[in-house]
Amino acid sequence: MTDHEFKIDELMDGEELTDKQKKIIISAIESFSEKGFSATSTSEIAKKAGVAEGTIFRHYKTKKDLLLAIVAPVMAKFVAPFIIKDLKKVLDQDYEHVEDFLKAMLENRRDFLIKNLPTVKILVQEIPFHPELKELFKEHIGLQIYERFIKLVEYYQAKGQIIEIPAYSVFRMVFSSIFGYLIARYMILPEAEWDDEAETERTIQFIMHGLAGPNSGN
Amino acid sequence: MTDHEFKIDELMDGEELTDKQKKIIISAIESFSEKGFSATSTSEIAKKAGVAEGTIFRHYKTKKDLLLAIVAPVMAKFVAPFIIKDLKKVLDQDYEHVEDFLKAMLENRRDFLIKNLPTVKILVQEIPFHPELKELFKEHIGLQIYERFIKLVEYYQAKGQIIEIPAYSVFRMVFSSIFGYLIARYMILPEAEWDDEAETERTIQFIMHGLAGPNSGN
Amino acid sequence: MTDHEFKIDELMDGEELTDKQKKIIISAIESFSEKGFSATSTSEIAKKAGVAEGTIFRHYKTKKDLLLAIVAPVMAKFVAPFIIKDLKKVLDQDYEHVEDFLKAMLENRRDFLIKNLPTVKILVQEIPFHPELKELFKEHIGLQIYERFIKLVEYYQAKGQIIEIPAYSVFRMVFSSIFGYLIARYMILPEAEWDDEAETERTIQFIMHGLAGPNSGN
Amino acid sequence: MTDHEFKIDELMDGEELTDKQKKIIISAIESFSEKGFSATSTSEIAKKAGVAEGTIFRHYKTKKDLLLAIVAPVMAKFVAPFIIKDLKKVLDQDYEHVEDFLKAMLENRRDFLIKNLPTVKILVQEIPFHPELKELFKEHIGLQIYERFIKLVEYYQAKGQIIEIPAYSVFRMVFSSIFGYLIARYMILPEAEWDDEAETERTIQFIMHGLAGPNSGN
DNA sequence: CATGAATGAGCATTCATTCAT
DNA sequence: GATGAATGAATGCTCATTCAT
Repeated sequence: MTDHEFKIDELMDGEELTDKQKKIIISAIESFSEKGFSATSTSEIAKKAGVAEGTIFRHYKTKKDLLLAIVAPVMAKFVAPFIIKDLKKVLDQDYEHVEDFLKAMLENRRDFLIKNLPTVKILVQEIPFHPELKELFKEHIGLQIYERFIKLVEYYQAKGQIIEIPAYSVFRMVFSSIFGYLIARYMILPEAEWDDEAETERTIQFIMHGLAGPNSGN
Repeated sequence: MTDHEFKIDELMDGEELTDKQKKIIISAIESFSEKGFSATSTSEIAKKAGVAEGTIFRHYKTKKDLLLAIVAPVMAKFVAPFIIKDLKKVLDQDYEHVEDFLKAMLENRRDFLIKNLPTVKILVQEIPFHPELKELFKEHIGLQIYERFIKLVEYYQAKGQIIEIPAYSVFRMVFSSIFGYLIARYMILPEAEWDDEAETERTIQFIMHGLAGPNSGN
Repeated sequence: MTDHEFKIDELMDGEELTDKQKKIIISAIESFSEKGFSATSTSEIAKKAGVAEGTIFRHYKTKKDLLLAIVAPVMAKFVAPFIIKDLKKVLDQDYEHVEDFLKAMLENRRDFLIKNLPTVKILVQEIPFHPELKELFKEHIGLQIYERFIKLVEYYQAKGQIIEIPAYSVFRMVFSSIFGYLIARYMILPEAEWDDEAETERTIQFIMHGLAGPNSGN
Repeated sequence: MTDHEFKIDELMDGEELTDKQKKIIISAIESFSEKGFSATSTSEIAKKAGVAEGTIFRHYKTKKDLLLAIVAPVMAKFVAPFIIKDLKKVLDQDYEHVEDFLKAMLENRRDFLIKNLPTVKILVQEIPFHPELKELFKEHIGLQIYERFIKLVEYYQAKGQIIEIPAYSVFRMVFSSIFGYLIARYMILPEAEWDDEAETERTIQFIMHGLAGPNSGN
């Protein structure tokens, strides 16, 4: 529990959260990710959080507001580093090879995902059913990340490191591979034994060769 | 609506379905895939299907039974071709190169997915919340497909067409790429303009080079 | 089951019962007596009887009709012997002492009760909730038995064997004692060990002395 | 209605009952005793009580819980006086003759029964169908009363006031007679004219002579 | 800020009954 | 005579939300 709390504060850095509010968020995350948003009742959350039912609605006007309060900051935090640090680093030649960039990105975002696994699970699950979420997602990932990523791809294509195919295809393939790994690793078979270092390396290599095209041997 | 009916019969070939039963299934698929299983009420399904609410429960003891009745056959049908046709073809040298096999697989299953998109969407959405579904999935995909696929990978590895990494990594990468494509294409951005032929080709090439390793140029 | 059937025929001697009808009656008696009339569903009876739900309603227009069809004949049969045989015997001096009459009555009706225990249980349970049943009961027991019994009491009072108190008080006491015994014996503690002969004798003696009044020692 | 409320508080002295809760209990008692537990719907109770249906379930998790909340305290209250007062009085020679004890007991408990008639009716009706009720009954009546009563019987047998038959037979006969009277008086024919004093006296005399045996004349 | 009683609409499910076959 | 699919009202119960305290 104490383990969670710091994450909460870290994530919701804007507002001041009362003790009860934190407990509500933690309980909601747990229940939403285990049973899904609409299969979770507010009374269940209240019970788990040890607060009265009314308390939830004092802080979040509706159940959906609670969902958004949980899921929105995770999106913001997820994209933040892309915007600020990484892109700059690439353009500053910090990552001469795609490979270095990919490795950095994968490792960086993996830590974030692991820390916020249940919340991300909720996000992924609920996006299809809530237009507001879709909108938020498009804003954050769609624009912030996609546009920047496209530029990077073109940058590396110019350097001859990436095959000449549409940048959006590259985007899709890279994300499929990375998220395919992370989903398999942390959502589908989290209980299996994984050699994370080797798998990460293989995934990067797969993407690298896949993107290098026929002349990847050189 | 008539458009749907043939699919229903095709999918549930075992049982005899009454007219009302078919309508129930069609309505349930529509609602489940649009709003999610637990956000869909049986009364809503009944209304959409034009039947009395009691009629649903005459045929499906519980709402969950209805879900299973929809989702189970789709899994069975999905794996069927892998088991019978494709594997045989490969071993009979019908597909000399991995590429041919991949292309065949992707095209073959894509048709199925397109036809059963809403049902597959339901399956994907609900699997995390229903142990019975997880079990079914493991049985069908986990065993039927995984085991066969692993053999194929080893076969092509022996022929030197695939890099020497664990077969399960290959499995993961191939499926990530393929499903990443299909999900992006049909679930995330179905309304965008897609050059399917080109995208398919690129995806295959991406996988091919990714798996061929550094010597893919030869 | 064959064990039941003869009882059924015996009880419903008026009508011809089809095979299915018998099964319905047997199943209904079982369920009604175990769970009560309104806690028993017609579908449950149908399932237990191995017939279709509709079949019940072909023979009995409503669920209540089924109840009456079960319970009415048991009342008729219960009072029958009083009317015909016993009263005559008493008046013909077959039972010189109240004691003999009581013993005969208790034994005679006990056999009937044991045979029809579940049905009697249903009757006792449901009487308070169904005016029709109350009416039937008044007709049969209230008139047929009560009136005859009163005459007997007066007869024995004239002979000095019974204390001079209102005959209806005698009626109540005798029936309380007898049914108190039968209810304790067969409904409240059927699984206890009972020395039936001794208990019957004690009950009779209790009634005898109770009714004889202070001069019972003579 | 105000007439009821004091009884409610008196009966459920343990808990604090909200106003609505009292109304629910009162309505439930009325309906349960009139139509039986399973023929009474919660919506009916709610309507009669003038509360929302949900309110019932806030206070009583299930309909059965409501039944138990009504019926359990009546059992506890019913046996209480036996345990504390009467037994002590008898052993303290307050009742030198069985007759005095019987009279005291009958009068004392009759008042209670009259006050709680509908609740007792519910108890009697529902006991056969609810194992939990049976258990409660055994605990309270079976142990608390039976054991104490047996001791009293043996005490009076030693004094020669009661015939030498098994104490449990005495128990059964006494209770049959008393409850036979009360049931006839208040449940079967409540609308008839009763000379309560005379009937009570006759019943006591009946029991007295019945238990005194052949030498009751002395 | 927090409570928890109260709500009434809505839920999945069951019900007795009907009727075409 | 028997079936069982179909019904729609009713059931016990849960829901998100409100509000007086």
